Amino acid sequence: MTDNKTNKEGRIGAANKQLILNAAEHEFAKHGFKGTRIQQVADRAQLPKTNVLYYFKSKENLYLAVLQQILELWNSVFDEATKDDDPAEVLARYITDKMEFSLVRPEASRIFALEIINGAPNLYGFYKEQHAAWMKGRVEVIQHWIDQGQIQFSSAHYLLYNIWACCQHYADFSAQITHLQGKEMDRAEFEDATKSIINLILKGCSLDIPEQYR
Amino acid sequence: MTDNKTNKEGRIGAANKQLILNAAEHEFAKHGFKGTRIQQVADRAQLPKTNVLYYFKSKENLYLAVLQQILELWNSVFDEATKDDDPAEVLARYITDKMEFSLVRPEASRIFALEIINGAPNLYGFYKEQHAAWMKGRVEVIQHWIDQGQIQFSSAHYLLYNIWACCQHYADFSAQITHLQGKEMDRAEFEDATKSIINLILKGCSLDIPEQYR
DNA sequence: ATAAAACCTGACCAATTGGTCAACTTATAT
DNA sequence: ATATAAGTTGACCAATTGGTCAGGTTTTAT
Repeated sequence: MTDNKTNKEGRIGAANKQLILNAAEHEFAKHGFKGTRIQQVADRAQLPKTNVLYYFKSKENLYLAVLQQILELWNSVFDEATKDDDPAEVLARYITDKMEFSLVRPEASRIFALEIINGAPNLYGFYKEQHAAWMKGRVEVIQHWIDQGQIQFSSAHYLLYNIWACCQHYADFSAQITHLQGKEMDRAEFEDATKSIINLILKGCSLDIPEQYR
Repeated sequence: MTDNKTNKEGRIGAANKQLILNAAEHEFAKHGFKGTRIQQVADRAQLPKTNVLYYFKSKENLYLAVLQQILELWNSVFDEATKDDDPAEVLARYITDKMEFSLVRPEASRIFALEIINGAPNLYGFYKEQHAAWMKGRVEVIQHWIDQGQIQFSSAHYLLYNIWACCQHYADFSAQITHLQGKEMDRAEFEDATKSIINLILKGCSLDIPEQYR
C-alpha cells in the first residue's frame, strides 16, 4: 500500500509538477509575475501550455507554488540559535548560509526580492506572521548579546538588515557585478565575498573572527 | 530670443512631460516594466492615454526617459573624491548621500533595482560604459587607501558592493521593514540606520568615525 | 492678423495572452 | 479484464493593451 493511494496525483504528475516549478522559477525570476508568459514556462518545461494549466489551475496559483517552494529552503542554523550560543560563530555561520543560498539559488533570491520590492502582496497571509515571529525571536537573542556586552551594535534590527542586504546583493545584483568584473563570479570569489562580509559584520560588532572563517 | 525657439516643445509640453515622468516613475516602481499599463500612468498624471503617447512615442521610450532622469540624480561628492581626501570623511559622506537618496527617492531606487535584477537590458548602451568607468576610478582611489594602509579591507570592489547593498536595502525592502516594525520608518529612524551603516563600514575598515557622523 | 507649430483626444485596431473545453490516451487499482 | 482516475492536447475565446490616425483646438512667432 503506497502513499499514492490517498494522493490525487500519480508519479507522473509529481514529476511534471516539479519540472514545471523549476521552469517557472526561472521565468518568474527573469521577467517578474506580470512579465512571465505561461507559454514560456511551458516551452522551458517542454510541455504544452494546457498541461501547465492542468497541474496549476492558474498563473497566480503557479506563482504561489513557486514562492512556497522557495520559502521552504529559506532556512539556516541561525533559526535555532539561542542566547547561550557564541555570537561570532552564529553570525559567521548565518552569513555563510545566506551567501551559499545566493550562490546556488540566485533565481529564488531574485523572486523573493521582486516580491518584496512590489510590496509583498502575495506573501501576505501565509508568510507574514511566520516571518514576524521569526524576526521577534532572532531580535531577542541578538538584543541579549548586546545587553550583555557580548557584541557591540546599535540595534538588533539594523544588524540583521545589514546582513541580509549584503548577502542578498550578490544574488540580486549579479548582473551588475558580472558586468563590472567582466565575468561571472566563481565559487572562489564567492567565498572571498563571504569572508569580506563576515569580516565587516563581526568587526562592526567588535567580535573576533573564528579561525575557520578567516 | 528664448531657447524655446530651437526647442521643439513649448512650455506646456515641458510641464506635461514632467507630470508624466513622475507618474511613470511611480507606476514602473510598483509594477515593473511589463506590469505597468500606459493607462495607469495616464490616470495618475490625469491625462488621456493618447496624450502620454503623444509626448513619449512608446512605452519603452517612456521607460527609458524615466531611467535617464533617475541616473541624473545618481550623484554624490564621492564621485569627485581623490586619494588625497580623508577616507573616513569620504565614505561616511557617501553612505549619507546614498541613504538620503533611499529616503527621498525610494521609487527611483526600486526602478534601478528592478532593472538590474532583470539583467539590466535597458541600461546597456547608455550607462554601461559610464558606470564601468566610474567604478574603475573609485576602485583606484580606494585601492590606494588600502595600499597605503589608511584603511583595512580585503577588496575595494567588495567594500563598494557592501555599501551599496546596505543603503539600497532601505529603499528596496521598505515594505518588509515596514511590516516587521509595524510602521513606516521616519526620518529619525533613517538617520539611526544611516549611523549604523557608517559605524559598520568604518569599523570594518578600521577607521575612526568622524565626530559629525556619530 | 495669421500661418505654422504644438497640443489634444475619441474612435479604432491588431496582437497578445490567460484560461476553457471537449475529446482523447495512458496508467492504475481491484 | 475493465472501470475509473489521471494525464494530454488542439481548437478556441474573451479581455486586455500598446499603439495608430484623423480631425480638432490652442499657442506662439512674426
